[in-house]
Amino acid sequence: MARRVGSDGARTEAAIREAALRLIARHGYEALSMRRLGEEIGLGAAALYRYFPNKQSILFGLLSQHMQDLLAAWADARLSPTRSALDRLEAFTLFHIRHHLPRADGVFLSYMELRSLTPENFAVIETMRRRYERDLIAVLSAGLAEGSLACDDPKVTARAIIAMLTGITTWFRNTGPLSPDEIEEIYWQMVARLAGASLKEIA
Amino acid sequence: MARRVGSDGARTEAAIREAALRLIARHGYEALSMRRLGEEIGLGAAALYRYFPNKQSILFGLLSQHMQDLLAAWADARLSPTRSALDRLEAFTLFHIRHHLPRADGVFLSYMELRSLTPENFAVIETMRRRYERDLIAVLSAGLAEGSLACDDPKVTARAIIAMLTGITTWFRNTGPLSPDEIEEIYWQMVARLAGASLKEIA
Amino acid sequence: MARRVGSDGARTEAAIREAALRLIARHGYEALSMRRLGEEIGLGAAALYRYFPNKQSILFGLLSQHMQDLLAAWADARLSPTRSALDRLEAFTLFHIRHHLPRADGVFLSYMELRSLTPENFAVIETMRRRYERDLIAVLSAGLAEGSLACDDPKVTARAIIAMLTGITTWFRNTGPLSPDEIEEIYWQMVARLAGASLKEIA
Amino acid sequence: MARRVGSDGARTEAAIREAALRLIARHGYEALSMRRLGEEIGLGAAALYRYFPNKQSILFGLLSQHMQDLLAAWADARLSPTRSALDRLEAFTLFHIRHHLPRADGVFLSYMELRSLTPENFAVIETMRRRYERDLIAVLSAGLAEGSLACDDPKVTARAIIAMLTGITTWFRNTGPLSPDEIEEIYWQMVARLAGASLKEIA
DNA sequence: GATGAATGAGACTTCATTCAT
DNA sequence: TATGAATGAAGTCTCATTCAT
Repeated sequence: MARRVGSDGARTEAAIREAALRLIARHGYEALSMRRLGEEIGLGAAALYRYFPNKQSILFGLLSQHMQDLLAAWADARLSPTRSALDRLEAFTLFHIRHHLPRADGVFLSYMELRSLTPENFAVIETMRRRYERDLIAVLSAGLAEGSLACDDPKVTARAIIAMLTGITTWFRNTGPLSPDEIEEIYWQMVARLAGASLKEIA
Repeated sequence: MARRVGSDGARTEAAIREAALRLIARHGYEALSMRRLGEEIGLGAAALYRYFPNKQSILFGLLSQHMQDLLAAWADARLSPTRSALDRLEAFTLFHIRHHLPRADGVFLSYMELRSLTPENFAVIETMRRRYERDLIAVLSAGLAEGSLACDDPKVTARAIIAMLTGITTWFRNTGPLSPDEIEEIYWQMVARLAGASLKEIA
Repeated sequence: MARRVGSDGARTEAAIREAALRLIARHGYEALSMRRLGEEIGLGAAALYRYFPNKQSILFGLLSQHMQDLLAAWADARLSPTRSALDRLEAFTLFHIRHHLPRADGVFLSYMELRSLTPENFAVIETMRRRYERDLIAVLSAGLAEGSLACDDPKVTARAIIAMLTGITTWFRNTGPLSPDEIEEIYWQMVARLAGASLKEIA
Repeated sequence: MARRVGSDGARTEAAIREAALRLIARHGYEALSMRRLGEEIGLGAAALYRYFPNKQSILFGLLSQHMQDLLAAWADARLSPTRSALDRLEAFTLFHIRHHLPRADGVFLSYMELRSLTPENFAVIETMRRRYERDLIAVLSAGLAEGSLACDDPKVTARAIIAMLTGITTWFRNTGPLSPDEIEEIYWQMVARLAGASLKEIA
């Protein structure tokens, strides 16, 4: 009926987030009940409301965290615009795979549960997603200008690349036949060709 | 109370399917209530049970129909194995785009609502999906054998291509700047390069 | 799980209203649960929602019904403005008592549960209540003009009279020592004196 | 975590009472949550339990305090039974108005929230209320015996007077057109007439 | 003296589904 | 063929209350 010995707010909140991410990825936002979520971490459903004002805010918290992490990590990893477009495209490709592979649940949420957001929350997340996409478009445009890439429409190409790379998380398993390194290599080759990189330059 | 003049079972069932496809694509399977679905076509919720034994069967009906249509259309459109791998890859690419573009709702369901299926129903749909994928893998393998294509792993490449092509439906709008024909052209170029088609051959 | 033999919507709705009136009068709106209300008439709580979209609408339905009945009955019972103010005051007094005595629960709700209404619903009911009060004020004013009454402020006097008369329902019991007729007689004497009716005229 | 400098038990308890009186009058006992009450005075809900064992006891404390204040003040204000009934009736009337006008919230609670009391607590309050009423009945009876008053049934008349006087608090506002003094004057005239005071005697 | 964490009960409400009509 | 009445389970969320700190 009251606080349990040794219980701690910060730890509990982290546990909620972690369990919610896992369960929503597995069964979907609508299919997740607060009761079930509480159970998962040994709590009554009511206790969740000390940490999140409602169910929607859990989802939004997860998605906005995911996008913030992505943007922050990418800000660290991206190459300076003074570098060649090909190098920058490679950096993007490898970063995207490496960042997303261990975050399959978050990626899944980011694609599948956008529609479960309220319109306001959706707008916030969508803006973040666009910012990331814009960076890739810029790289492709630079490559076209330089003549080092030969693709058609940078916007369309960017979407094709992101769809292709993000799709990896739907089938990748740590126990599968391909290691992350191998996947990075294979996909970088595909991206490079797809974007029309001059063959000699890649080698 | 009684049958309304001119009401017709087959037409009603089609109306249910059509409304369900639209509503589930918009709001998700869990978020769709039978009451709402009935309303949409001017029926009480109870009437739906004349056509489908339960809600799950509506979803399964939609998804299995979608896959059957896909497989049947592809059976018609695919080229004989005696044709060149490049021709067959082009046929696949153009077919995939042309078939999916006007079926955005169905595509969406096929990706988003798999998890809402019961395990048995899921297995059925998954098998169909695999069959389609296998055909693309075969084409890529043939191209490698012929030497007309130069990609790494046909299985991985096939998934990358399908993810890339299917992603189109998430942003394509009839009112957008690109026509279906232009999209087909752009994507075929990308697929060809990605799969390592010898450049002179494409032209 | 489904309709019971011989069940009937109109009868059920009436039963809900009647039970709600009784229970809210007894225990208050907030203290009444939908489960309890359903139980009272042998229904699950969910069934109530076929008849009322939510709990608030039950209360509002009760209160607005009560006021409508009051206004309609009073429209029937009031005397023409051509009659003497004293006669009209007597008519009001007797009407008010006679109308309210068998409606103790409704009267109680009308006073106690106004605050449980949403602001919009409150405004609707308040307007009705004012209309009724205005009629009494008009009678008192006419009496002052005629010289047949001698009270101070018609508005204040009207409120005093209504408070006094309405208070009857808080203690009146059918099994008590006073009959409705006796109560009417006693209160009419008090009202007449309070309003300063010339003594000879009452006799 | 620890006592804040200058916090003081007695002052805190008074603050709780004061806030509870205001909030319950505004929104009702059932609608008041302990969390909200704590917030109102800058305390966590749990802290309230240092001062009151439970929510019911807060309400009971308020109501019994209200009645005790009333009875004590009336004991001070009432005239000796040796004085004339008319004087004593006037004293009661003026006292009742003067005492209740600045205590609108308490009056409101006393009428509206009786039903929120447990049966035992209700009995306690009801007894106090009766004691007060009995005094007025005695005055009216004395007036009848003296011949200075001419009303019918002292018990009924007493209730009518109390209902009428108490009703003032439902509409009185300090900012309204009538001052407390004017209200006392108007109501005393009405009470005197209602009770059948010989006209020359009032003047 | 007061808080922060948690609970269990129970609130309103919606849902898929059933069955008499 | 379809509806209208009803159900039981479950959903999100709030509440008074408790107890370690």
